[in-house]
Amino acid sequence: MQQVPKVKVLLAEDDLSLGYVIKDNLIDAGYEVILCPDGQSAIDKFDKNDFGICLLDVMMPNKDGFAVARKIRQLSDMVPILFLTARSMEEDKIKGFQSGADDYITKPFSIQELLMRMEVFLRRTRKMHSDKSLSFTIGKLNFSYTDLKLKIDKEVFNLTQKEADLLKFLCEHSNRILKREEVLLNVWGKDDYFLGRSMDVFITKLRKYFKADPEVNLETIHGVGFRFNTPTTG
Amino acid sequence: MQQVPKVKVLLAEDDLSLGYVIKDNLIDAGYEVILCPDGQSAIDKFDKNDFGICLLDVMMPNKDGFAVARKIRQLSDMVPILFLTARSMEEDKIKGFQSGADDYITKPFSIQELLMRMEVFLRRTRKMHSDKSLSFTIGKLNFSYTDLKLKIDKEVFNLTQKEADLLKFLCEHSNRILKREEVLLNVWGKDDYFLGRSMDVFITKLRKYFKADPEVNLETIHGVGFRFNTPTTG
DNA sequence: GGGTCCCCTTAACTAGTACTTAACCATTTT
DNA sequence: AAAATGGTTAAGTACTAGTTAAGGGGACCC
Repeated sequence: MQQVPKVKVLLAEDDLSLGYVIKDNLIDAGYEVILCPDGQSAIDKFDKNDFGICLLDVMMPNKDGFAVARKIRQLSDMVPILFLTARSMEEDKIKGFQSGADDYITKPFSIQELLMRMEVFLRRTRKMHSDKSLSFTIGKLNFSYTDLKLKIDKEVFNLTQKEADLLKFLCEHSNRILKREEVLLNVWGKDDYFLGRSMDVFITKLRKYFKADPEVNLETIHGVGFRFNTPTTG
Repeated sequence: MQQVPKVKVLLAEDDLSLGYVIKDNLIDAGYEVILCPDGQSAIDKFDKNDFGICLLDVMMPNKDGFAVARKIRQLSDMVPILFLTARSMEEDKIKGFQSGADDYITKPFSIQELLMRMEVFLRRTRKMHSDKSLSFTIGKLNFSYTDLKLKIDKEVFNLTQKEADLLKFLCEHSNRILKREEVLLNVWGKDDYFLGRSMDVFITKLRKYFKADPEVNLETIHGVGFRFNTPTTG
């Protein structure tokens, strides 16, 4: 149906009968939906590398929609947030809470209208999302290119830009043989003897990080290049 | 819909497919856009309306961007003018045409970049889009952008406008890596070596304020930029 | 009109970092 | 065994950023 992975929607709505209606309709429309019955649980579920859009009811027990939005904004300023508000709410109050790309939709709304609003947001952020918040899961390791962080079991390595560039390239081409020349041209932009030796130094550094997960290893193909072996399940 | 009147943009661009793309994106971003396919019609449209900003393609049939700019300058010396130029153009030639608040942006540019540049300009002339009273809580610190005040435990620092602009930007994008270039484009409007050093001076100043709260810190990501680390719990 | 103040930019010096180069050793290939 | 390739560590170097102070332009005031 969709070659692209489904967009994940964080839906926070305390009226569960309404929540399920929205959820089912969004699933029908090809989204993946996580429904939370209150504000706090929405915050707990949130993960910036995971969700494409957040739909937050404004009036909820245990942290209202605005509080949740502020929290989410601290964690990601990219993800679009759409408020679901009751008609009774004054516009000023809502406006005041808007920041950046946020919008709101007044209950009762049609699913069509909701889907349209969501599309507008997603169209706007899809490009950025696809190249701005890159993260990879490599075995037990989690690598966020945008944060320059490589995590394993709570241990965090702060990478330099070059290390991250190299690792990103390896991740994007894992489990196949990469010629030295290929890596150099793509990551350094040119290929000469000294940069080749420089690359070897970086390879050593990356291997130190990978020690933590024996399933992940950077194999040398003598005279040719490397192969970044990673578990392929999942 | 919006209580604040929308900012009107005069967009002169002879490549209509590009013109429509820009127009649609600007409308999405909340602007009102008048698109003109050549220089003369841009001049005709100009005096009839009160525009907040002009975006002029340099190379156009029937009066080029510079000619249009001269004409507009006769009618108003306040309105910001932003040129859209082809990469091939020599910088000197463009610089020569700059006057006062004018700037230029080189094609191809991202809509993000265009919006950022426009924002910087508009902020300079009119007092912000609609932030009546922007304030942030950062750990133990309390920052009121509108009052230019940073408070901690009864101690108050009076910030300058630039300090506040920078801090506001950092607050709005905390806990993620911000490239130097990104900060410069957003806060200063352009990115060159000296402004970069100027930014470093401001960074030093802000860090002095943050000394009061160890939970808040402005981390350097060497060779990349900064990350404004603020507590996210609570 | 000149002086003063304020704030931003530029300069200058210092400190620190990341990448390259070198050196030496290990492994593989011929 | 000799030669080539790659692993590893350390030294070297260019660059980046921190910091403080000196310039310099604009606003305000007398």
